[in-house]
Amino acid sequence: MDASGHAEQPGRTRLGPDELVRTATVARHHYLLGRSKVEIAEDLGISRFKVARMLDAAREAGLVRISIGQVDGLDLDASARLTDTFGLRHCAVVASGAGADPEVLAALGGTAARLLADVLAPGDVLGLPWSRAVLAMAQRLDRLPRVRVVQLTGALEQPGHDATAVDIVRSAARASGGPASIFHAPFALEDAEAAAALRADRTVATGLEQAGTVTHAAVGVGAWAAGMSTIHDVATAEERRRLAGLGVVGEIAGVPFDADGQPVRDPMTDRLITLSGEQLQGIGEVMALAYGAAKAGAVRAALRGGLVTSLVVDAALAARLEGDDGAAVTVPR
Amino acid sequence: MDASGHAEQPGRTRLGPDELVRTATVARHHYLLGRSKVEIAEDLGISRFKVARMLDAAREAGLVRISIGQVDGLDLDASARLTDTFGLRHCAVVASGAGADPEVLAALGGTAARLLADVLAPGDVLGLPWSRAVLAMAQRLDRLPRVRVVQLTGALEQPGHDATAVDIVRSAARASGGPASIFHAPFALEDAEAAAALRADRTVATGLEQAGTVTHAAVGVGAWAAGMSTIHDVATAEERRRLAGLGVVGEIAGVPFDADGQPVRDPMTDRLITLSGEQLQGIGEVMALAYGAAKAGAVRAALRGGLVTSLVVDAALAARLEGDDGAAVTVPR
DNA sequence: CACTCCAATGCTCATTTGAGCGACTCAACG
DNA sequence: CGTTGAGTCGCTCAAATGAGCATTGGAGTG
Repeated sequence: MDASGHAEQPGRTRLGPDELVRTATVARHHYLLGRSKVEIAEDLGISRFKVARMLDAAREAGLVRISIGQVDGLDLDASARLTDTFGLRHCAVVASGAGADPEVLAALGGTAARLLADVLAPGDVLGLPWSRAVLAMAQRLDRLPRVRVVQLTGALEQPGHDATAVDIVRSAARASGGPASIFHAPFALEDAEAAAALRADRTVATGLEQAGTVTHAAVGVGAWAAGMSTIHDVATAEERRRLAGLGVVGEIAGVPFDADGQPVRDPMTDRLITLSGEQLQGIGEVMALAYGAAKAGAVRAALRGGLVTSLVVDAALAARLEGDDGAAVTVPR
Repeated sequence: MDASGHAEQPGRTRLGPDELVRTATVARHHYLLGRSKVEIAEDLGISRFKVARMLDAAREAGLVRISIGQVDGLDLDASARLTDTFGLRHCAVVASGAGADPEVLAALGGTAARLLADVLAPGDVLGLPWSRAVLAMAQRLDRLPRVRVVQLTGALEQPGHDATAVDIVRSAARASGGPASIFHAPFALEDAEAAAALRADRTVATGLEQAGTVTHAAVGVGAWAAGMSTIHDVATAEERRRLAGLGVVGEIAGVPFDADGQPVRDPMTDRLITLSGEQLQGIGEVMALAYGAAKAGAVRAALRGGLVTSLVVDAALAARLEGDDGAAVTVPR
């Protein structure tokens, strides 16, 4: 079309100031004062068709600007666009202004907490893994419908975090008033044998089985890069390379997946205590929490594979998700 | 009620993030993508009534923001509001950003020139007095419909201005291609006798008579204060006081008027060579050019008395005109 | 348990609006 | 002088929309 700015439309005369103001007056009456076109037409002694055409012209000329605003730190326009683009069930984009990481994380957590409260209904089963973002959410959970809360992963000892998956599940259960399914085990063990032995423990085994009953989960998304994933960071150099070689771009609750969002099988996962890829895929509603443009690739892959159905992201990540080839990707319902 | 930030409506539940985003999605589809409510309803599997109610809620919650923008340095929204408030025939508000006086004057002149070109039709008779703002306009007149141009006032010797009413009329006539009615005489004389003698001169007399045939005029508006009016500044201290005492708040083309916009008769006007108050009132379409909030009083008075029918003002003056008791004032058609 | 209240939902009917079409104006051109 | 073509205007008819009303579904209450 036209490169905006000054280029004129072919066959369209540039409006003089008077016509411009008349058009603006009509636009004002219609859009701002909510009067009907018929009414305006009678006022001005012109036909309603003329009014309609003036309004069309006003919109074409960019004279009327309509925008979807921000409320409660949510960028609703971006949320709506992401919802459409990726066919999401729920979505919230937090308006990460000039905030530093911890602030963004806090805002993300708060928003996710409110969204979760909206989305859950009594009787649902909520699954929660260890994840920094999920922890941030759990800390801000206020009241939740009565649901059973299921621990999806083992506990990870992390410098700077004294909370574990168990604490996350407990806060959620407290907010909900429902029962909690909890087990005590580390997220990652030294080798597959130790992990297998632990999985054989009845508490752990029944705890992990519960993952199959989960209807809703809130999870973090890790990108397969240093500092972008708890799991990547506990992997050995060898494992990092090997998984990357298998096409792994990210992980959710310790389940690594490739660019198509398909879970990737690798011996490394054998030494993790967490739900299986199949179990993850079986959860009806998975709400992914993530922030930072760098995670766009991992998030998009997870969306493509249908691993996640809803998003809570910051504005930077949202922009990157929309920016690249987003439009081409749509997840099946 | 609740005291948190934005008061809630009684009986209206605060929306959670999910509902907020759903609403935003609907708003986006309707307002930004222009889809019909029926269409959206079918998409989402809800009734069209639900969609309509969501859209209402979105607007009430301030989630959808509609604004009338700026184009070509015109504040169209303000122009439209002034048009409504004062029942103007034409109006343009120039968006005086952070500009200094000369820049505002230049922008005002340019806008007035374009507006005049819009408003005039072949066969009209255009009257122009001396005025700084009218000069600024005349200098920017490009092409005008073919009209006769009539000089309304004598010429004023002013420091810093080598152009006079004659020059103004000549530029306009050149832009129009029409004939010019010109006479050579000073705007102000020492005393009434000298002025009377001059008015007796046939050239001057016939020149002034032409004012009666004028259909359209562009004029400046002076406020009755130091530096706010060419005429005030050539008045003697005695005259200034006396006219102020008579209630004069401003002048147009040397015709002083009171707060009701009624021309005020005073011996001072006898020593001016300009059109009469009756002649001014007889002009069908008078476009007033003015800028600066300080002139609001004079402009409003002129509007109230029907001395002017159209405005070209800067944003500051527009805001002041709207701000005060503007809403109460409406000029008869 | 019956009852009321309240909000949410979907319906009907009248009005408003959009799409497309023919009539008109004006100006360039054969 | 008629023709042609572009642009504008107002009309018709069908679709979209708004206002008001009845129904539904709970939550709270006696």
